[in-house]
Amino acid sequence: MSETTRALRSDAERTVRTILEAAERVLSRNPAASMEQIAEAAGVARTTVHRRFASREALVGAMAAWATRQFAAAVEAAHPDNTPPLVALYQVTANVLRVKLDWGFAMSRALSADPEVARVHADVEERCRRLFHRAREVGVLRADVDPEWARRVYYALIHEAAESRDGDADAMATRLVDTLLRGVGTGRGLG
Amino acid sequence: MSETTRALRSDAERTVRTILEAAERVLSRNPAASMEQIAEAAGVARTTVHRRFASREALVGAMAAWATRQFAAAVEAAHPDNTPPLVALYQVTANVLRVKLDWGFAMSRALSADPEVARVHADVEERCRRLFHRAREVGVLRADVDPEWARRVYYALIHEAAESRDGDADAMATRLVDTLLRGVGTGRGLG
DNA sequence: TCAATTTGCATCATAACTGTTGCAAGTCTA
DNA sequence: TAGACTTGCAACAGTTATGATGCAAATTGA
Repeated sequence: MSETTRALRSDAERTVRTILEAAERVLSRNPAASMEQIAEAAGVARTTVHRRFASREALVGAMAAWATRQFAAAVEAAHPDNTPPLVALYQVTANVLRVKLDWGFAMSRALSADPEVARVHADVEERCRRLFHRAREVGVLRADVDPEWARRVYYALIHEAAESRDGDADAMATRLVDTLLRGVGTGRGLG
Repeated sequence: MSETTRALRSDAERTVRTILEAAERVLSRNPAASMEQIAEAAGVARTTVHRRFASREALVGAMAAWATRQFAAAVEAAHPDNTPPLVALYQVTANVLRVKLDWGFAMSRALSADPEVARVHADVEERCRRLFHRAREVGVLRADVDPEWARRVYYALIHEAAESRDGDADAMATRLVDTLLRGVGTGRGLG
């Protein structure tokens, strides 16, 4: 590839990124927003968006693919298979929250569409299951709680924390893991 | 009102209910479904839907209003202000889950739109806050947990439980409250 | 059976969004 | 400066959803 082509492709890729980020901003507030609104938020003409993404579906797909790559990288960076479960839980949580704060809409759309995206998500989910299994084996997680329910609760808490945007990712992760493991009760029954 | 009118109005109201229930079924699966799809699911012509509801917005508004009434009644039935906090928590949870299982979409759209609906939701939220406050005072809830975060977690768990549809409302409520109060951890640290 | 009402059907108008194309103007590199 | 490429603008076609209306048929109670 010539230097010229590379430079020009850089420009194009910058535009693509700008559009993806604008789309995330707009669609996270209103999932039914039009291409026009997305283009306006990106500071480009609607035709430019259509030149870069053949259809609305392709745009959302690209958003999902991009967010999914970040997501997988965030989980990977925490080495969830090679650190003590509790440590991994904190690291994964904080890393994922950082991504989810910026790509909430894209991540919510990541389940359908592209098979490659679905595969990565299934991979991460499986990793999560393994992590929870290890946590249970070392006694961090209760044995009398359905692992699937525990995972669902974990996902729900991550979603809720990202929505609340209360504090930075580390503070949120700390509170989230605390709540996940200890709950919000004292254990004193009726008090 | 004449007997005739009453009988005829009864018919009309039956149709309205049929449409509302069909709309819930259809829109909970696909929020972007068309009026045509809703009409088909209700077994009526699209024009009939338009005759009963001036616009799509009016239909969704009616769904929200209907679900909100059920929601408020579900909370009310548990007498959350006059029973021990832990008991009220169980009762409210089970009752709300029953409504949410049937009117998930309508309840998710209850926040915007109609001011009356918004008021009822604000009322219920305030009731929830009072309940949590009492629970904290009698030592059921930890004093070191932000009450607002606790409430958010509670809402998130209700949402997740309703999504999972794992078991009946009572079983779900039992598990939900257990998770809310004790979490899924053993409290044994790194194990 | 009569009268009121509701429904289905066909049809129409309108609006909005999507996606495409041609062309002039701009940018960046060689 | 020349060339390759990208962008904005304007205009267009096609599709789809929305909402309204007139009329015949069906229902229901009196």
